Order: sequence, then C-alpha cells, then structure tokens
Amino acid sequence: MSSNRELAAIFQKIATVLEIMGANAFKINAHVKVARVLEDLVQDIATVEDLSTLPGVGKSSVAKIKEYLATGEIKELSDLLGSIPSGLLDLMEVQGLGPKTVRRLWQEAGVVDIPTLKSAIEGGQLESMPRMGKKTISNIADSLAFLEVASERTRIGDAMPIAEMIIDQLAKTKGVNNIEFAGSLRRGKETIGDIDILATTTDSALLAETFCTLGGVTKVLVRGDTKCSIRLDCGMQVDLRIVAEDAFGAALMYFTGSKEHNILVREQAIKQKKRLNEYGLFDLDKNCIAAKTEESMYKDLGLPYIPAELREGKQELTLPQTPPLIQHSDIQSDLHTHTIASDGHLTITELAEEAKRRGLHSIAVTDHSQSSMQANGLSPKRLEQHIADIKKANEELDGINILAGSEVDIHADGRLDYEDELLAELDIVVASPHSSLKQDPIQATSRLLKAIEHPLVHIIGHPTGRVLGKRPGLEPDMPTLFAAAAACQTAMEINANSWRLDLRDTHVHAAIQAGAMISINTDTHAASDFDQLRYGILTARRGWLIPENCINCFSFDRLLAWLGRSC
DNA sequence: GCCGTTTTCGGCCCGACTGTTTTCAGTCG
Repeated sequence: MSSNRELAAIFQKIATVLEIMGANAFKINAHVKVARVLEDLVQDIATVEDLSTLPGVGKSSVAKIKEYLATGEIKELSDLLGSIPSGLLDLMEVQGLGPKTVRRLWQEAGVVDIPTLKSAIEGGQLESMPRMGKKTISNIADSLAFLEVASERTRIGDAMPIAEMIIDQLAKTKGVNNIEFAGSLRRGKETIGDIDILATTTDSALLAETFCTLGGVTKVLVRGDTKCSIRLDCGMQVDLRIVAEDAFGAALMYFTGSKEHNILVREQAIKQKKRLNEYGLFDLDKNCIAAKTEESMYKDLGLPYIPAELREGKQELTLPQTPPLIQHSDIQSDLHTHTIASDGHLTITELAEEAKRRGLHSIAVTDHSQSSMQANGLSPKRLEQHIADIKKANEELDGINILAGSEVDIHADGRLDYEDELLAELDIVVASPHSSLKQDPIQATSRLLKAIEHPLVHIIGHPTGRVLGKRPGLEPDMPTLFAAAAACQTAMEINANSWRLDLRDTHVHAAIQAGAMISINTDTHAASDFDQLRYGILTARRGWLIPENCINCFSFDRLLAWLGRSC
C-alpha cells in the first residue's frame, strides 16, 4: 500500500528531525518503531479498524495517523521542518555524521545541505571547529564521495555469494575455527545493508590482516582488536567480529539481531533476573549461564530455539515451540520454468534433466503466453505443439515428471491470455501479471481476484510484478486476495528470483494466516536459475511457512490430486 | 512516545571504535 509507505516515511522523517533537534531518544525511537510497523503492515492502514491495536502505536501516533488519513499530511512534520533546514535530513545519510555533528555543522558553520557541506570542506571552514580535525574532515569527504556512487541496500542475491566467497577465504586462514555470517543476511532479508561475519581464531592479528587485505577492499573503515570493517569495490561494507570461542553462540545471537529481537530477548532475561549481552547470558552475580551455542542461550531463557529468519521482534517470542519451517530439502517440484520455446535457454529435456539432477520429482514447463511478445510468447497453435512436445519428453525421460503448463498473462482487466478450451488442455496454469503494473490498487485487486477465481488457474505467479529497486509493482488489497485464494484453492507464488521475491515475506505470513496455499518457484530461464531457490526458501521461512502449506512439498500423487481440485 | 505477569510512573541495551582529546563525546550496530 503506497499510503502505508508514505506514512512510514513521514514518521521516519519526524524521528530524524527530532534527533537533530536533540529530543528524547526514546521519543525518537517510538517514531522509528511506528514507521517500521507501518512498512511491514500488509493491510492498507486506512482499513485498520482500531489503530491502537498496532504494536508501538499509542494515543499520539493514532492521532497523527488519523490526521494523515483525513488530510494527507501531518502538521507536526511541517512544523518541525520549519524549524530546521530540510537539507539537514540528507546529511544524516552521510556515514559518520550523526545528529550532534549535523547540528553543529549547521549552527557553527552554516552548513544546511550536502552542497554547502562540500563547499565548507573545500573552503576550509570546518577546520576552525572544535573536535573537527583533519582526519574527521577527510572521513566526511570520503563518505560524501561514497554516497554519490552507492546504492542504499544490496539484494540478497548479490550479497550472499560475496559473503560466502569471503568466508571461504577467511576459513582457510591459520587459526580460524568457527566462521559464519550473521546480521540481516542470516535472517534472509531481501536486501542487505552490511555483511556481518563472526569468527573465532587462535591468531586474531593474522585474521584481521587477512580480512583487511582481501581482494576488492577499497577502504579499511575500522581496524580494532575485535572489530574490523572494510568497504569493497562493489560498494558493500563488510564487518568482521573476532569473538571468544566459548561465547560464539552469544555473539552469533547478538549480531544476527534483529535489534528489535535483541531487545525482546533482553527484556525476557531481565524479567528472569538475568542479564544478556553479546558475551553470554549471566545471573545477577555475573556467573555465565549460557554462551557457547545459540540453542543453549534460548533454552536457558526458557524459549524454544527461534530460527534466525523469525527474529524480527514481532510475535516470535510467543511461540510455544520451534516451528518446523520449510527447508530446501522439503521442495520436491518446481512449477514455474521456461524453455527455448519462449525466452528460456534450455530445451524441455535439458530443463527436466537439470531438475532431476537437483532431486525434484516434477517440473512444470510454463512458457510465456501470446501477449508476452518481448518474451517470445506462444501463440495458441505453438502452445498446442509445445504441449505435445512436453508429453513426448515426459514419456521418454525416466525419473522425473514433466507437467505441461503455461505462464499465462493476466490482462489489465483480469482476462487471461488464452481461451479456456486451450487452458483446459494443460496440466498446470500459472497466471501472472506482466503489464499495466502501475494500475491503481482497486483495479489491481479486481484484476488479480478474477485470475484467482478462474477455475483453471492453479497458481498466481509473482503476484505484484515488482522488481527490487526498479519498480514497485501492483499494490492490490492483499487480505482480499488471500481470502479468495484460500476459498478457491489457488496457490500464491513466492517467485524465488532474487530480483523479485514476490510474494514478499510479510505477504507470505498474511497469506498463510488467511489459509491460502503457497508455491515456491524459481521461474528458471537457465540452469543456474535453479540456485535462486534458496532465496525463495528464506523468504518463505521469514513468512513462517511450513511444508504443509506449500504445494511444492507434496508428493507427486498428492500434487496431481491438488492440481485436479475443483474450484 | 509507549508500555505494564512487581509498574499508570519510571523505565526504555550497551559495548567497541575513532578521533580528538589528555579523560571523553559521538557514532554505529
């Protein structure tokens, strides 16, 4: 919902202005928390009956949200922005600049935005400020230059291979015992800020040296005894923490986060008269109760083990036991793939062989439909021939079932791109939006609803059509869609391609709550695309998906029965 | 500003690192 995002941005801005003005830190945090809750909210904020039921939303925030819904703005923000130059907000994005420094730059050097900061540096005006030495000024200049070329966050599909490559190299360093990545990467978020790596070693000097001189390092940002930070030529920042062997679990838990999860578990510790930090769980006499493994930490806090993907500070501490979240090995079929018949790079046989090699029992061939001209979509006549080719390949190949399908376009008005008679010949129909991705939410809802309710449609492919960092995609009323999907037994896809991850994590959770089935597919166009499945799994786990709610985990017989379901 | 299984008032995580200082403020995660 765009209004959710817009409102979240307003709360975030209020928080940032308050920070520059030196307001109470907890008041600032309260605004940041509301912003986060709004960003994660699946339901349109305008349809929430009792706003005060949202976590972190109190009396004052309810009033602000209501004001926004009635007028489209919040006066407090315009008032606040009247008291400081609005360009100061941009300065807060500069690494190393915090609220105190930004305020001083403004009041003592007349800096009001990034251009005036640049000229103040060039003109030497900062040098006369107290606590502003050569090194600090040069670091600010570096950060400014970096800000111009850097994008905000990195897609997990880019970050994960980098992290794994670095870990591979560091693991070979003499003395290293444990090494793992933590942070948002371990939690499986769709985009990553920094890569966090934790290690134990008998030679920390050697490990730090190896880390700071890795290929691709453009700047060493921090180099201490236990913490080093580097920036890579791709723009990513990587932090290495060297921790004690017997406190690896405590450190892993702490640096995996999220910050919100850490606060919740720390509160849990305080309630039990314990104390929790990155070195372990302690009693009031500072005796260590647990530290070595994450499992022991959660156990001694009286909690079930909480998988990293659930650690977002939401409802995870209320879990009575560890949920059996879906795993890579649970996936037995891929139900959305392409061949050279449309825009893929593999033949039907090559595709099926690759699926078989990866241990799947079934693969659905779902090439594009006729309207997808750019993707060489199949005319009805070509589809007829393609179905025959798929059936022939299915007979010839052992050890894999090949289903004849189509990824059929959902037109802007909700009609499908083939006649029902043709769709009825297919084993499986994935219906996806590919065009008119900027249509308004009401039209988008009705469009997707028609496809969900179509008796021949099994799966809605990449339901919003978003592409991370490039286009937001459709913004339909998700709760309405999920209710219909549950009623019609139409599965909603998690497209595992790391550019898409569509449905996103919060959608998956809402879909399951509504009783809808989920399908995780790679949308494979080339053999290596099967590797993207891991990102779909992470997104599914973040949405609390268990195998029972995912049709790709069904045995072949059960899948066939499900595909034959009546709507 | 938000919250409540000791609380409607009094908490709200806290340690590492940097740069500038001679003991600490600011930033970050």
